[in-house]
Amino acid sequence: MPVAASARRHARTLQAGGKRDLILKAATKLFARRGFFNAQVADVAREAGIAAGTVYLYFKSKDDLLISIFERTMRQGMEDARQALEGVSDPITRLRLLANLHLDRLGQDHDLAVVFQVELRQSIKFMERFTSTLLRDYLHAIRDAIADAQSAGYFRAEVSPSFAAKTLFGALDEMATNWILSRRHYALAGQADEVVDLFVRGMQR
Amino acid sequence: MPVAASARRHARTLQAGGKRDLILKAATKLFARRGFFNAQVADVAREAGIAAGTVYLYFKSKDDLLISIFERTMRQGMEDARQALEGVSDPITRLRLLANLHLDRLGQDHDLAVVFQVELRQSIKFMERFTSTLLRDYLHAIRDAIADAQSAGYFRAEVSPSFAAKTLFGALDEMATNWILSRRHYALAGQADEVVDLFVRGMQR
Amino acid sequence: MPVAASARRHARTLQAGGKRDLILKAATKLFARRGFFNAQVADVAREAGIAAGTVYLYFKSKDDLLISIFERTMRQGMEDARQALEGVSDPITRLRLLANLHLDRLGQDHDLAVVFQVELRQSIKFMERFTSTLLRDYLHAIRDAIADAQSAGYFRAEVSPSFAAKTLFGALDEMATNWILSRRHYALAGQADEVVDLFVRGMQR
Amino acid sequence: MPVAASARRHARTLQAGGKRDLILKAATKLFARRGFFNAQVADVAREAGIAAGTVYLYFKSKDDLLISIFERTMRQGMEDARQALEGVSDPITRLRLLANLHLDRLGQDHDLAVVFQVELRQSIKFMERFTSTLLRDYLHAIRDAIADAQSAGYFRAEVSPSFAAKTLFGALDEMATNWILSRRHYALAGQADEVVDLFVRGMQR
DNA sequence: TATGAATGAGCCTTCATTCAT
DNA sequence: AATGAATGAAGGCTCATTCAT
Repeated sequence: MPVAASARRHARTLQAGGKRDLILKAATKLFARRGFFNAQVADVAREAGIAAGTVYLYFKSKDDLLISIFERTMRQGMEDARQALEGVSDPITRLRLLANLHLDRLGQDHDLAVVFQVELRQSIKFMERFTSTLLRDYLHAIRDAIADAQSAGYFRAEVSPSFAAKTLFGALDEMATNWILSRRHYALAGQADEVVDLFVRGMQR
Repeated sequence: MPVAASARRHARTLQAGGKRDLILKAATKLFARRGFFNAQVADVAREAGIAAGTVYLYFKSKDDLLISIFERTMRQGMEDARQALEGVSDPITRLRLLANLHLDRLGQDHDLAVVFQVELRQSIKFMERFTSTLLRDYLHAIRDAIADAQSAGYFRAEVSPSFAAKTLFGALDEMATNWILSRRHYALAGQADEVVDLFVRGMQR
Repeated sequence: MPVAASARRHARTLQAGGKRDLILKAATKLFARRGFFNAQVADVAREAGIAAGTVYLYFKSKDDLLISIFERTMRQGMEDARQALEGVSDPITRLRLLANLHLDRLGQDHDLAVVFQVELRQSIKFMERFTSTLLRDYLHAIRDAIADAQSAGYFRAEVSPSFAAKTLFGALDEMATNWILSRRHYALAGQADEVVDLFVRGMQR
Repeated sequence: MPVAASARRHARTLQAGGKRDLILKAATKLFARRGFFNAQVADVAREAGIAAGTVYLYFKSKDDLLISIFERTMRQGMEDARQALEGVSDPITRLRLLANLHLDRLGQDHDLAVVFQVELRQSIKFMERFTSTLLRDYLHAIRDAIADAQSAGYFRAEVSPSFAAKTLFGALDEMATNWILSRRHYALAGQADEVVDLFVRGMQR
């Protein structure tokens, strides 16, 4: 019954999109605070104020919850990025924007940050999914900006743009991980420019 | 089962008191290939050629296996680093050595690298342990070299050494993670110098 | 497995919310016949016609099963006693009623008797729970009747009522234990009056 | 090799009887304090100051430890009783002596009392062994004294001696159980006469 | 859609016992 | 006789998922 199923899913998306989000928010909170393996589906349901079985009306499995958190955030993040970058042609400004958006998003939701920096890296299985999507879209955006900066003569051309992109991403990622593990309270987003500055200097001719 | 028995005796004879190491090696392999949660203690025992219960003569729990892999590697790594850095006074050379040792160690044992880059980051619980030791010792070594380079006038003084250290570590860490997730075969250690080069350029006056 | 399914539904329909009781009955049977330590939770579940996990929806642990058998029986026994004694003022008649109810209850359910006379006395832990409830309520009832009989001049006053109560309880308890260990078939309750007779004679002035 | 085995056992009994007792004493202590099922053979060995495997040179199994505690105590108890009763012809004095010896023995060794009153009653299996020996020898001694008292015209003849014996034993047994569960410190043996007094009064013509 | 009681496979850990030394 | 490291069977409990209502 693909037709019925598709119709159902459509209706669900429209009408009950709110409940899907509700569950995802609850899952984010619990995965962050207890860890993916220790958080039980029943807990997520309770946190969302629904019955355990209801989770399975919206998600295929517990894994699907984690994947959905990731995908929703990524989709939204890429959308934001596309908008923010629209009309910005200077490659270094683009890098700066990307870095700021990245840390800003995580810095605004601690639970989400924990899920991204810790829980999603549970297993090679998730890691690979994580990597093949995050890096394919987000890293490509960074890489392209770097390549542009090289073409424009701002950056040294002898460094591989893809290698450089990983370097930048790694530094930003480390900032995020440090932030969630730190007991001090500071704005994560504030470090985006610092990291980019250091990176740009390293890349300049 | 004379074969198993003979194998067992052989292992025993060779490894002497090294049954702990034998188990740890088996655990590293299985945790890397199946994931910590999916690898069963019984599998680890089988891989090590011993009975399941024997694991518990050497380790308190399954968690303890993971923690022990981490601690043994860290202890050894720090020792190696101390030796390698002995008598090396140039701070940039020190950075280069640290980065090379780091990627070299992981690049030589794929299973170990997977455990370090993926499995150990399962949960905040392990992450914190990981961080409070790895970063306290290893990052401090990086930070000190950076501070020395600043004092010596090689590096700009306005960048916080601790921030810069995180940047460098993040970039190296990302290289390691990319390496284990990559299907291509290349020498991880080969990237250490590239990363350091980029970093040094970024830090120079 | 339509048969199992149908049986399950049947049990459910009949017992209504009485699944707890169903499990308790199964546990009583198995604990009695195999002993608490040798009876497995899975066996209890199978006997009750439910899945192993279901037991844990109703009871915290295997220990909790044993404790619950005890508590349910005690609660019911005390209730029965209260009703039976209502309006009975003669202290010796009260003693006779208590003794008869005690042995009658056990004599009617061999499995329950085994659990009470044998399995519940497994360990100091259970014994203390057993004692602090059984003796505090049941023994007190006996003691009070004895004290009344002393006040009324039926019984010698120089014997401590609490000591006398233990004596009587001990004799009844021994009858119960002998009964469950005996291979002969006889009515346990029939010994209540004999024991009380002997006791009353011993206490009379 | 029954001959060799027998020779070995003989030597063992003579020379190493001390070690057997040592183990039995350790077992009594641990069974009493932790319960038979929670006490581990390794603990018993440690308490006795020997290696775990050594226990099995003296006892067939863990069960055998418990049974041996029982049998050693019973054998000794019956021997003591035989000596004490030698030349005592008055049946009521005999009862008094038996009761005193019984409570005295338990009252002198709290751990032993716990094993007898609690641990030995773990399961029907032990209970039956317990009963078929303790009751066959000890209860018979009581029963015979009672029958003598009846023949001599001290006791009413219409009460079955065997029933009466159980009554007396039950009362004494309850005193012992109460004593081990009590937090107060009092001499258990002191209650023997009180119990016998009450019993004798109940039996008198 | 929603419920939540029920399922049952799965796994860590314990510990009595053995046996090479 | 003694050791104690090794064994491996066994079982309590959890929890993702299903399904009758």
